[in-house]
Amino acid sequence: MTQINLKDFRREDSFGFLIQTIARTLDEKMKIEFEKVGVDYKVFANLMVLGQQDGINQREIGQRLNFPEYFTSRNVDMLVNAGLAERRPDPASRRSLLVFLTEKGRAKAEELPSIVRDVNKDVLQGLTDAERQSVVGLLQTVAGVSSE
Amino acid sequence: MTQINLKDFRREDSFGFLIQTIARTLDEKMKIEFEKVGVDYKVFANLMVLGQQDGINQREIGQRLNFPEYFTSRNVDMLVNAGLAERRPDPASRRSLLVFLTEKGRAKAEELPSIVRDVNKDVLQGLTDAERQSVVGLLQTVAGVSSE
DNA sequence: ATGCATTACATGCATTTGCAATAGTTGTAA
DNA sequence: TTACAACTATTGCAAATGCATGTAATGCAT
Repeated sequence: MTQINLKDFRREDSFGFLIQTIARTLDEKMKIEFEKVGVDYKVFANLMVLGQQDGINQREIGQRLNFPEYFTSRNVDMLVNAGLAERRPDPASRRSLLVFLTEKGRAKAEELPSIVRDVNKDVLQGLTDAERQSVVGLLQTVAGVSSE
Repeated sequence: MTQINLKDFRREDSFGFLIQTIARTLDEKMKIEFEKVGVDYKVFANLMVLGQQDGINQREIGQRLNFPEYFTSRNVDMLVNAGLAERRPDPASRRSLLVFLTEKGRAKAEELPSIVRDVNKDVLQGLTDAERQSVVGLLQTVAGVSSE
């Protein structure tokens, strides 16, 4: 409970400030790149999850991305409206819906990883390869996804 | 331009995914802590900047935080409405306004660094001290604020 | 001094967001 | 079987967001 004097506090040394700043930079770059290929930035994460495995329900999608459910619900709406995905009844339960990619959706999904990789590389260009690996590893620990 | 197969892409290895995930975690924790002391989460950053130096104009505040101007404009509104800050004419230019903290605002601002420090520490609890320094240093480079 | 670009800030408005509430379904325990 | 809790998804609505525009002031070149 030691007090910190405001004058001694440097934003640039604060983990939170750095994360938020970088998050916004990433947002902007991603948005630009995804618009180039006609994919709405808001749904790209959903599209990628479905690209890796579809036929899962919306709650499952949300859990993998740490997104709230109403968000997933609306994102799937967007995917469906864009002709990229479709909802089908779950044979195992009438209360859940399974989401599948359309062919068009699958084709789009295949384009995404390279874009993500390139944006990450761009943002991380100031680091050496070893440093990149290092920072990713440390952030995995912070996010609690490290040695799963 | 090597293609990446979707199946080989792991979200948890993506710098961007990690940043966004951690950013949301930080957001939630910050929000909770700031509400405890009656400070709106949205304006805390502005309050801290002013705590370090007030009598600056709104554009200057925005630049230090990488916030757009309309955002700062509204944030200062909030600070003013909450009795934490006040706008005064800039003697050097009638089109700019200098923002000053009130006494109440200064008192609030003094409370913030400890909270930020504690939340950061909480989020980084899985890392050793050396690792914390390391990740902060690497992120500083990424954010372009390193050796200024 | 005049005209024009730029600066500083504010805001109208459509879109997006998030919370809370709803509807319908399923599991389960009495 | 009935009642009740938990699950899955959706949506109404108020608040927040961001873009584009507006207003006023200033600098600067002609």
